[in-house]
Amino acid sequence: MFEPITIKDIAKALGLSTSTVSRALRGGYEISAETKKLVLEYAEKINYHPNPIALSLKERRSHSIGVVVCEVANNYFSQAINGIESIAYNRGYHVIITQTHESYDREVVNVQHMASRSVDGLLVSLSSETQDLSHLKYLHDKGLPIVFFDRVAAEIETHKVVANNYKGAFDATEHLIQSGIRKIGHLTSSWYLSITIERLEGYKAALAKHNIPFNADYLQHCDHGGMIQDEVENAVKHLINLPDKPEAIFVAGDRLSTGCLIALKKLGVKVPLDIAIAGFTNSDFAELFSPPLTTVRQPAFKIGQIATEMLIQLIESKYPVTEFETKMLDTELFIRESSEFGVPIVQ
Amino acid sequence: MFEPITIKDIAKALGLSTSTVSRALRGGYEISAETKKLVLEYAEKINYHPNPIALSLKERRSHSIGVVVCEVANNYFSQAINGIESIAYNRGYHVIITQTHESYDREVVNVQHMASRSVDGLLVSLSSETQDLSHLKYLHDKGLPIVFFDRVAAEIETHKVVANNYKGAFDATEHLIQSGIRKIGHLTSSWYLSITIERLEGYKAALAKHNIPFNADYLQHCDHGGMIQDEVENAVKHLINLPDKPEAIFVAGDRLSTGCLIALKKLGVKVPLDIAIAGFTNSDFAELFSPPLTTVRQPAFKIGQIATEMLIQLIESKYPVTEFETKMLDTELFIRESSEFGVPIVQ
DNA sequence: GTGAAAGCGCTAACAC
DNA sequence: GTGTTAGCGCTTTCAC
Repeated sequence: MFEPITIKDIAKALGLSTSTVSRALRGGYEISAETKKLVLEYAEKINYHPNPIALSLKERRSHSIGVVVCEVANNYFSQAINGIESIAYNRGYHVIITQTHESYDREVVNVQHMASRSVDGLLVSLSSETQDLSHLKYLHDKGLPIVFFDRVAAEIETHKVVANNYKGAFDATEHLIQSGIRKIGHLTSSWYLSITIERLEGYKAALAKHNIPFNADYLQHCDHGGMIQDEVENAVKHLINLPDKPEAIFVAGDRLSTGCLIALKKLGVKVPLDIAIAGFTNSDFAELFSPPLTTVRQPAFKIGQIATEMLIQLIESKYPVTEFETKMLDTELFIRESSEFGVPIVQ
Repeated sequence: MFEPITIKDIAKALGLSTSTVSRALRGGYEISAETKKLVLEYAEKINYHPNPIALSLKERRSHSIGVVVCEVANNYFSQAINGIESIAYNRGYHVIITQTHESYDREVVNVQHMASRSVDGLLVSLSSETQDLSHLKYLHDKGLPIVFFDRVAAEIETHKVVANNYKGAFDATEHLIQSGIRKIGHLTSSWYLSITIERLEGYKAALAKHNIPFNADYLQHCDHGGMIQDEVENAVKHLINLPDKPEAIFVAGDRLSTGCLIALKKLGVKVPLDIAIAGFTNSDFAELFSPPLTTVRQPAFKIGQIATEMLIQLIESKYPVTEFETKMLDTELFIRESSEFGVPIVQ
């Protein structure tokens, strides 16, 4: 279909060999200034661009980095992706985004496809289904640079970038407690995800600090991280139908928070009159909600940036890196009306 | 870094030539059933996967399709992308997503990069800055299959998939009129985008039908399609500060709609008490807003699916396609409280 | 039915 | 300073 210009065309036109042209183009010091100029000008004139596929085949690298997230239709991840691109773009890397839709199988396929396409490194946030890490471990052991962000893998030793989930959850829960609420439900994702564990601990710690016993009935897991609205709705129903029903729910995920509000609205439960809500979300619209939603917001853009910087550093390191680091960034608590239990909303 | 298994390894291990192995793997009919079985089983056993880069270099195609959108952090586009992936994945294509952030330069870079990476085709929604189409025209003339969706290019003849923007805008505007409002502002994107033009025409047609003269003061363009909140805020300010200020605003874009609500909230203007709002958006949260937002919703997922089917059909067509089609899908109007001018909101 | 060899676009070791 | 050649992994003539 295309007849792109190759180094051969230049060589032929200028009566040179392909290697001379190649060297001239990449500024090899052995080439005379004259020839160099000739080649460069001609290449410019006919708008020559090297074929990156040929380069990848030769160099076994592609100047691109692969990203694995569950969904781009998620405020946290779309913001993180923007952070990733802002760095990658300036450093000459292209970004390939793939979605797992919270499916382990999809994650494996995506990771393998990107590896076989010679991505230079991977930025990974695990799917909510992922427990077996061998697909990543294998590549990592072979030397493929991987940086985890958000949902990280404990058993793979590499750089990781996360929000301070423990503190974010602690702050939100304590805020609810300080508003006079003692019965606080917790709606969260699959039990084995790093973020789930950390946020649960923060929640428990806040309860403990204020001498509130942890009530296992108040803990609800949605294994699909809010992707399946029915799952969320059932979890919410369970909570509000408890004999000793909670006065607030602390929600531990972006999709879960919005899903929870939609479920409550559908069930006719008024927020925060009947139940108060505070949740993790990076939605820009939390303040537009009815009622405006109390949120824990993560520095998603920054997390994306830092993870990308770390990855590029790994990629470009001349020596195998053995010292790894886990960067933790603070979340921010935005207190809005949704957490004021018992108060009706009037605009 | 990697030492992936190649066809050579199999050949060596089995005492065959690489060409025999290659033929056996792709089921060449000249190969004896015996050899074929031998090769296939061994390949399976050592987990052989052909190197897609080598294939791309040879075949000049990559089994991947490139997507150009302004932003993934946009409900419409993230849903469209899910539609795209749902088809591409099943047909054996991988999807490469790029964002323009509404920048023409970024669009050119992204398109060229994907072309040089031998994407088999392109799914394009133009950036709000794009007026010059030569970067796409060039590739299209060379035979690269391109399908436009959402923001389409009039001057490039190919398949296109769009929502019925005219009717969507007409319906929303007429709904406002039928609610008793005659002074309706219109907040929209750059004047040259296809969606802007179509939605403006729908808006004007509804006014005309009800004998309301078009007032140029009521028309506000945000050239960055809602990406820059200040731009939105200024446009909103302009409208509410008019001596004969509108009683409603019909907003013609996803980011614009939410941006407009945020601006009004910041300016202390109550919706719909002081001003009614109806807008294009694919947000799943429109019903959670305060007040719940009257929206025109596009079948984004379906649009993504159809565009992808059309593109794959172009890619796989044996003969050059000369008959092109523009598919138009209906929007849906969701009437909620935000369009009830003069009514205060009580939850 | 199978193997040898060329070639996709490029780079680099090795001539001269 | 420049040309020749081999090779990245694969497919595909062309021989036999």
